[in-house]
Amino acid sequence: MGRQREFDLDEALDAALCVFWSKGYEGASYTDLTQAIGVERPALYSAFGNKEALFLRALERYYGHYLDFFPAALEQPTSKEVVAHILRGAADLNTRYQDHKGCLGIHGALACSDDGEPVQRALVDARAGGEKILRERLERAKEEGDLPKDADCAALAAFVCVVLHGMAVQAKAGFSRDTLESIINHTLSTWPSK
Amino acid sequence: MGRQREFDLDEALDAALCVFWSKGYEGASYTDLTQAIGVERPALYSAFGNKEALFLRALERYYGHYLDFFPAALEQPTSKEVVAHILRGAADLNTRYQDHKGCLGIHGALACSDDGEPVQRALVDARAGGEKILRERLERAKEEGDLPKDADCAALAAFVCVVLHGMAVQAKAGFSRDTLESIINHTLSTWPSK
DNA sequence: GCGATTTAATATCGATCATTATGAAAAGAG
DNA sequence: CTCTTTTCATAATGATCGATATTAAATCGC
Repeated sequence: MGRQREFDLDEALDAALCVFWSKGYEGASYTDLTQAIGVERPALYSAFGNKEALFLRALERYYGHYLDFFPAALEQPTSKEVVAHILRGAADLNTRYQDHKGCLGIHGALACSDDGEPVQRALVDARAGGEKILRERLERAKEEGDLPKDADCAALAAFVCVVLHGMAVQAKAGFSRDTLESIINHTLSTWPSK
Repeated sequence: MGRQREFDLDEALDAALCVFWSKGYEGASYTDLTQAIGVERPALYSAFGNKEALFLRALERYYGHYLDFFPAALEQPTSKEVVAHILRGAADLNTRYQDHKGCLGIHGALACSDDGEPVQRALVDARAGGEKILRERLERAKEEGDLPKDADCAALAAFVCVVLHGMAVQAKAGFSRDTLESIINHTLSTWPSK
C-alpha cells in the first residue's frame, strides 16, 4: 500500500553513477545528482540513504554492470588472453562515454578530504579485490604451465593493474582509444610465455 | 617599508603543497591549509592570492623541487637508463612521505567539480608537457641508434607515463616501494633495444 | 617622534554543502 | 468514504566553503 514511486530506482542509480564517474565522490554535489536524475532531494535520500550510501550502491552497480568484462576475461584459456581482454575491455570502457571518461574505481575518490576517507578506502579495497582475483588466475596459469615456473604472479598482477590505473588517468585526460591500444600492444608484447 | 612578514613564503608554500599532495585541490580546505602553515586566513590570501593561484604556485614548486629527478634523468646516456631513472625517481617520491603518498600531478585534481576544472586542466597540461619531453628524448635515442628504427616513440612515451600514473595510484593506495620496484623491473625488462 | 605603508588578527560575508522537518498528494485496505 | 501508509515538493536546518572588511600592530623614511 501507499503511494507508488514515480521514478525507476535502477535508472536513478545509473544516473547518479554517471555523475560520480565524471566528478568523483566529493566533486559531485547533491544538486548535481538530483538534477541528473530529475528528482527532488528528499526522494533520493529516502531511496538510497545519504551520499556515501548512494556512492557505495553506485560502485556496486559499476562493478556488476560496467566491469562485467573482468570476470568474463578470466575465463580465457591463456594468461596473455586474459590480460589482453582485461586491458582492452578497460580501454573500451574508459573511452566509451564522452561525458564520463576514465574509471570510477580510480578517480571516484583518489585524493579527498577527511570526510571522504571511508569511500576512498572502499575504492582501494575494491581494486585490491580485483588484483587478488587476477593474481590467483595467473597462479592457476603457472600451475597449468601457461606461465614460466619462476614467474612472479603477484608482480605481474600488480603490473597489469598499474597499466589499468594509468590508462584510466590518461583516458580522463582525453587520450584516444587508439593511443590506449598502442599502450596495450606494448604491454602485451612484454608478456612472459612458457 | 611597512611591517615585515612574520612567516617564510617558501615554507608556507611547501606546507600548502603537502596538504594539496595529500587531499587534492578540492579536498584541501582553506582551514586545512592555514592550520598546516600556522597562519591566519588573510595572510595566506595576501601572500598568494586565492586558492587556485596558491595551488598553481604549489604545482610550480612541485615540478621544480620534487620532480627534479625528471630533467636529470633525461641526461642519461641510453633511453633505458633514462626510463629507469624516471621510474625509480617517481617510485621513491611516491613512497617517501608517510602523510602524502603518490603524486600531486596525478591526484591533485583527477576528478572534481566544475569549479576545479581550471586546475584539472593545468595538471593535464603539465603531464602532457612531461610526456612530450620524454618523447623527444626517445626520438633522439632513435636517431642515435639507441632504439630500433621502427620504434614508436610516442607509444613508448605514453606507455612510460601510464606506468608512472598507475604507480602513483598504487602508491596512494599504500603499496610499498618494493612492490613498485618489482613493477619497474618488469617494465624495464620489456624495453626495446637496438 | 610623526606619517605612510604593509602585515596581523578578529570577525564576518554570502554561497553552497549535505541533510531533514513539514505538510500536501496519491494509493491501497477496510 | 475513511484510515493508514508511502512518496512528493517546498522550504529550511546548521555547518562549512572560499573570500574580505575592518582594525590594531609593526616597520620604514623623514
